[in-house]
Amino acid sequence: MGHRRPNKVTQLDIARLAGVSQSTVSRVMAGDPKVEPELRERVLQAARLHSYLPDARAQSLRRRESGMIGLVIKRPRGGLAGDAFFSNLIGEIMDRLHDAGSRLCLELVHGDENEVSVHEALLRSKRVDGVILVESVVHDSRLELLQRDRFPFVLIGNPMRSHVWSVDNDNVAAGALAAEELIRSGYRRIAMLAGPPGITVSEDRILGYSRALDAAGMPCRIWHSDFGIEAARLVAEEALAGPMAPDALVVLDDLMAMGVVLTAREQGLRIPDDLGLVSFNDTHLCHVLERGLTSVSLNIEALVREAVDCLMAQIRGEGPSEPRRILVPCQLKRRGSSAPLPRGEEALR
Amino acid sequence: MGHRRPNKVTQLDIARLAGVSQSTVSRVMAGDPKVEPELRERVLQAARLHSYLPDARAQSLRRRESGMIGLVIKRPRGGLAGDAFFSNLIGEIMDRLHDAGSRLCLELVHGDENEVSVHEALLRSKRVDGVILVESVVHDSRLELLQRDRFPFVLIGNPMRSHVWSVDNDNVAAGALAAEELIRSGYRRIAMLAGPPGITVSEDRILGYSRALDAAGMPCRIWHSDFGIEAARLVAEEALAGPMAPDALVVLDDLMAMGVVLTAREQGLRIPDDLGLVSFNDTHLCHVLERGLTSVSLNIEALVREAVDCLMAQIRGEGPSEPRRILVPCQLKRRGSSAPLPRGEEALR
DNA sequence: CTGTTAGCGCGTTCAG
DNA sequence: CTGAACGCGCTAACAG
Repeated sequence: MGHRRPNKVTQLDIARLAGVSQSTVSRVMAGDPKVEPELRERVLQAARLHSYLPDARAQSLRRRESGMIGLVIKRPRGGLAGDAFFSNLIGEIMDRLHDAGSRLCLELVHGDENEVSVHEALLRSKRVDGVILVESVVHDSRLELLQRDRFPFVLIGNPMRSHVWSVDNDNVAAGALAAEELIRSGYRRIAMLAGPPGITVSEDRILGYSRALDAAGMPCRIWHSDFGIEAARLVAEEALAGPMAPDALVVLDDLMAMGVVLTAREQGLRIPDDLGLVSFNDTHLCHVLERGLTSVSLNIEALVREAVDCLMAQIRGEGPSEPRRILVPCQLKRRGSSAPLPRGEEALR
Repeated sequence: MGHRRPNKVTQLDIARLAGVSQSTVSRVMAGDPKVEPELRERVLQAARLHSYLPDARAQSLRRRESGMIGLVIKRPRGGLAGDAFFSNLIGEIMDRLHDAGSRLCLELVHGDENEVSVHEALLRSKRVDGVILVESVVHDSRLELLQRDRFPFVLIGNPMRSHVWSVDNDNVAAGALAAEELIRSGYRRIAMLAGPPGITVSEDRILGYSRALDAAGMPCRIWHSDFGIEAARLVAEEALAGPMAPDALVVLDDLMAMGVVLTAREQGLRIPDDLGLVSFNDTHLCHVLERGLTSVSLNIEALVREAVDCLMAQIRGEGPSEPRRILVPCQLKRRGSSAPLPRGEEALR
């Protein structure tokens, strides 16, 4: 046993074996209808016999498209870890892409360090035909680069001032939805546990939260935390201490909400009686809490469907040429963590 | 508006602009040290000016390696959804691969339907240099194909009778570890909630569980369930009904354990008093249960490190030529769900 | 040390 | 309808 590379069989080999020219093989493989049926059969048989398969690299070099699309997820190192939201997203994208006949090249970006180099490695080097970007900071330098180079891409997230194709939840509405649920349930000191400053999802939900509280004549109180269960737990420790601590929290995602749950437990706070909770993403985590965690469902399937369709249209050069921002509606899943308070004073309502 | 494809600038253009030959540009881009510094500078400048970047497809066609490795995950449709284990795995692989200078092509396989076609699309078409396979059924036809074609690959999972490179936890030991924890805690009717029949992780852990129970002179009882929280919940409903229901359960993974927790709640069973619980993967879910969920940690980082190193060695043609099975040790994370029973009879111990 | 030449495997004219 | 010839963009072998 020796040879490193297997199957060095090429189109030319098949051609010889079938007694035709290489271009005929090419035509047969491409399904060209104007090939004599007899020749076609000879070729197909030879191809099958030697289990020939076209070289994807040569193909994409020639026909100038790789049949791959890139997925770039921006998260701090280890930030993907354990977040079911991304499993969902990736799974959904894969299924959708499979139907479109493309494969996926996954890329993780941690900080600002390599965001540009990723853009280069993936796009300018023509490794992929287009890119889906997930999440963004408020001012994302990649967008300008991609735009300048006229590269097919779609952002899953809020493009802010950039005029690009994007698909997003209406996170302002979502933030308001979450806050209103708590207001309606009778909580009085409703704070928000947000993500790191500058993350658009976070900022948008903060905005929605703020508007809802303003409208109800209640004061806003906002804490920022890094992603992840542990970071949130620590910030919650601070937030939930003291006599003026909030009696309800809008939390940026389910994972962080679990951090809050841990702290609440430590401090002997019962949910929802001592602390109301609403979060986002509606992952499996929501079912795990004793009486369930109220969460805003993002409708990932629709999000992905829109994003992939939009990207594919760009790649094919179809569709309206003007970038558009597509909004996918959210939906509140009401569960026990935001149930109406059984306090005496609530009887007045 | 106008041109579809951006940046049609090639090595030849740069060569002309710098007044050198194309191969010199190639050398400079490759970092060849024996190029006159002055020329190098001219080339680099021209390249920067026109933001030139080598075409990855042409490169890999010529130097017969794509710089990409494939990750093929076999799970039923939607089975990736919400499983934090895979987020972890993927994240870890990406980081590791990044260090090795490769990118990742992700592929999901649902049933037997397309497992062969994936093999073709990825490997035979030379889209990737090698493949990491995750999970396998007891007799996996892909392994033979890959082996026959001498394709660089490593299996994360148990290869059973196949003689291939693989990295795996010692799931037999892990299963025993879990069962022994429950035995030690004083439970008497310890059953196992396993995955679908034929999945090697599941079978191995069943084996370990059985051995541990045999050794303790206790009878085995095994239920099979599909993956996911909901499927497990349903099976648990059946398993936990009746007077002879188990008082402790070894569950195949954290997500399924959560299904069990839901059922336990419905039926008014308290954990760990009425029902002991040990599962696998040690994801964030374990911290969410009131007193914590005891779980066997798989040491994903080590798993991935071994797998990637092994694959890279194969691709480079290095390393021992004989396939080896690498085992990564597991570790029990003891938490509240398997805490010793506070029953009267337990005082005897 | 540099330029010239020859392919990598395939798609696509362009004659016949 | 088919085959011969060319080139995608790049690397590698060989001269000079």
